[in-house]
Amino acid sequence: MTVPKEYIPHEIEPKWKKTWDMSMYHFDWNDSTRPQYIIDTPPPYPTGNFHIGNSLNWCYIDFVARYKRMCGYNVMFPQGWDCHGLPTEVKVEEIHGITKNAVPREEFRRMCRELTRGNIEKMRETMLNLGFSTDWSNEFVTMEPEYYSKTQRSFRKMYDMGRVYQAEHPVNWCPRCETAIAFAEVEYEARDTKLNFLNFDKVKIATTRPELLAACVAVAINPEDERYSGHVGSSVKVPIFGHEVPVIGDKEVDPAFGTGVVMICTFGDKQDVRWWMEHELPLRKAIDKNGLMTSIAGKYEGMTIPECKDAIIRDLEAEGYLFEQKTLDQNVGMCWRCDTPIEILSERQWFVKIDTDAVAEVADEVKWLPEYMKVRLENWIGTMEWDWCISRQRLFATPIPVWYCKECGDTVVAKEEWMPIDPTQQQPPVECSCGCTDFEAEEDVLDTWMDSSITALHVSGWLSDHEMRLPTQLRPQGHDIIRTWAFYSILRSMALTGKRPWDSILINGMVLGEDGHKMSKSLGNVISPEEVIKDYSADSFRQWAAIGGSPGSDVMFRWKDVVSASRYFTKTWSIYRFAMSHLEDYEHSEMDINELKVVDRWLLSNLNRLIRSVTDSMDDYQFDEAFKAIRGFTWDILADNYIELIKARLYGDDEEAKKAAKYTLFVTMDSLAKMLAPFAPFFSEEMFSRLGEGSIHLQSWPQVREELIDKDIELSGDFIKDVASNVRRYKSEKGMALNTALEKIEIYGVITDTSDLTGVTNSPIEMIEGEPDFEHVPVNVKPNMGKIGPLFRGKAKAIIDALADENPKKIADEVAKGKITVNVDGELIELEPDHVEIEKEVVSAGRSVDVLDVSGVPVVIVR
RNA sequence: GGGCCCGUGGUCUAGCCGGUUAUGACAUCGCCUUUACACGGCGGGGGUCAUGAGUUCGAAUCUCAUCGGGCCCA
Repeated sequence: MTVPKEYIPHEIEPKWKKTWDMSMYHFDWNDSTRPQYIIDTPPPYPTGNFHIGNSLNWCYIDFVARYKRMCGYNVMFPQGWDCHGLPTEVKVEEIHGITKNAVPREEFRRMCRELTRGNIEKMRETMLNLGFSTDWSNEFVTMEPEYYSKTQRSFRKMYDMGRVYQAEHPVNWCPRCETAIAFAEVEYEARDTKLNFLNFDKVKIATTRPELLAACVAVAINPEDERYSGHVGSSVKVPIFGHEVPVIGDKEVDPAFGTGVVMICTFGDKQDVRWWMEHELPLRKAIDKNGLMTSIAGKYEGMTIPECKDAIIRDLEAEGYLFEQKTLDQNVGMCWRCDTPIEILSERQWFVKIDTDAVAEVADEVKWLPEYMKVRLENWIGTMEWDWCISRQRLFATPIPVWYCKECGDTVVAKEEWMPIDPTQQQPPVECSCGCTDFEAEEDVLDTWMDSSITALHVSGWLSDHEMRLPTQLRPQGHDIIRTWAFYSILRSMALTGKRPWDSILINGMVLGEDGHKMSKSLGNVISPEEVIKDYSADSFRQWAAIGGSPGSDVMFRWKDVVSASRYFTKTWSIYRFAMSHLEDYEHSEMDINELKVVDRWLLSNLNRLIRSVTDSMDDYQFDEAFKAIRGFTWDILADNYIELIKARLYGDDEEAKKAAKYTLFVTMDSLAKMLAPFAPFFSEEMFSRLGEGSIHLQSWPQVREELIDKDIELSGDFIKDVASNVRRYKSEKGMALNTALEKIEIYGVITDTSDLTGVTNSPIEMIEGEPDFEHVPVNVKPNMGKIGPLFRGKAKAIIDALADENPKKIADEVAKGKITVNVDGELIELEPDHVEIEKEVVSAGRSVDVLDVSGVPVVIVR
């Protein structure tokens, strides 16, 4: 049971990682006695690199999972992988030096799966190194048939409800990725652009998109704009292309912008779409799926958008149509993956119907942490205009289980029992209603959010042999994906099960680099969790995650936080080593409170107060508060005071007194280890290995023993501690060694147990009743504003001033008599004794002693 | 242009349903090998709580405005 002098995390952490039986973290599907606590863990994208942002989020989840387990919950902390997506396709092309169309579709998808499996393996390793209590028996991988068949079944179910449909509709289109994307995938960036002023025979218009002239279908003015009264209903000729378009009136047109006349194209922006639908305008497609100009663009056909823009501007200028250009700040919508400006194209796509009211209602039922994050979802809901476009023109994703009859054109949606299915690889097992058996497969695939928006359903047993456990208890996620993952999850859970996906949603912030900016490769401020583990330890990293900030706020990564975390473990290890050296032959059994010394009861009172506050903080997910409280207790109360106070007892001969200290030390170490367990799984396990049986991670969370929380004991203990530290400071100031024996220490007016004080000061202590025979001078009168303020209101200030002018001695005498009278501008005002606090100073009247003031009590030091 | 969050010693931060001396960490300066720990102990310096106005006896705390930063969106 010898405890090594040093705590070496690089030996201890791998040791426990290897020893632990991870099945202790498994959720028990058959247990209905314990309350369930299912976590809807975010499935990370398998890039192969489990980064610091993931790690922060996972630390929060692990703190909760471990804490809830210790509190008796049947916890599921599953791990998923959100595999589908463009980055993997791009990476595969890069690795194999191919383009996705160079190999058969299935072959390409196989390469993607292979790369993803390897990446998942790497990320699992980091997660194990960080000590997460993941339930690997409930792992899910969205690209595997077991999972994506559920995605496909959800598609079918929602199709049957009429909530999934196919239609031609304007969609956001990324010309580079050659795919439709949802609004949630559009990011906006401020850019400078030119506002071009053009002559449109009768009117002058201003546009930022001259390349869309060919797609111009109308010109709009504000009907109240007097400059153009009479124009509505007429038509104008589009420059260069020469087609006639109507002039329409719409109050949405801002007369102050440009010339007050705008051209409506199909489609320049979202507003064009609104006008197009409202005024039932025709459709002119000038841009194709590849971002090239179509045949209606005439001589510009085949040009890219920027090429066409340049060419048209040159031509407009040459022909005298362009008469002015102005620089304009504009926010351009861009593809969040590749930063290419998006276009709005009208395409036949699959959509999910959005029911914003239902989502808003459920968002209200869910507990948001922090609360204000809900507003972000509400704001997003308020701006939804189009349904969710779920088809994507990619390869590595869940196939849309649909065929089209080559004969009659009918759409055949796969039945649930056929799934999983890839329509490009298999034909439907039935013939079309027209009798034809020749089908064309839908080649589009599903938006990845269609996979990940059913994680809550998946982990709670939906479409499995297990009992359905929805709602889950917690969704932890970043605030960057509230509009996507949170929104879609609620939408889908309600549509598919009628139940909310989770009881609570815990939002974590982003991790900022040491320069205060969001960590990104381009800024070069990226730190990997593996680096931190290598240089310090997983537990230190986890401690940074706990105290770096409160959930919801962005957290800066700072090495010095990790350093101070590792110092905390060194310090705690040293305390532990000291404690264990005195507990070698200790057999734990409960002790009667009355057998304990004041100092022991003082520590236990503080310990139980700590347990209470840490428990409250954990229940509120305030990990920073929880850990700071533990840290403060360990360092200030336990190490700097309690241990110093009991040393003499531990090294002395009084066996009863020694036993009380050992009992207290044991209980404290045991509780401390358990409270550290959610945060520092390795360190706490090492501590517990010499304190109890089995893994600490199977122990119960410490219970508050209310009967041990005692205000009076705390005051007595604080006093003893204060005397000790005052004497320590006194010796330090006098240049004495700390173990110098003083002739005597006299304490006046307080009766307490002084045995530990004698030990810690190495001096005899004498308790003397009553006042010392020194001058005990009131030096200051401190008004109690909490009482005086509300009572005297407007006069309060004058009273304070009057008190300050009075002789403190006079006020003190009056306090002793029970009534204070002050003269405030000629008016005599009476105050109660509790309206003031008298600060006294003890002066050693001629005796060759020093007098310390310990919270009002005179302590006399005789050298 | 709208919404949300935030400006507290050099740095990061607690306090923020009002009460007079503003918390802690890191950094900094001075002292100290005392049988757990020098990755330690003891002590010190350093803040007009972004700015301005208001409410109040009293504002870091409440209200409004301004400036600055971040995020989400149009």
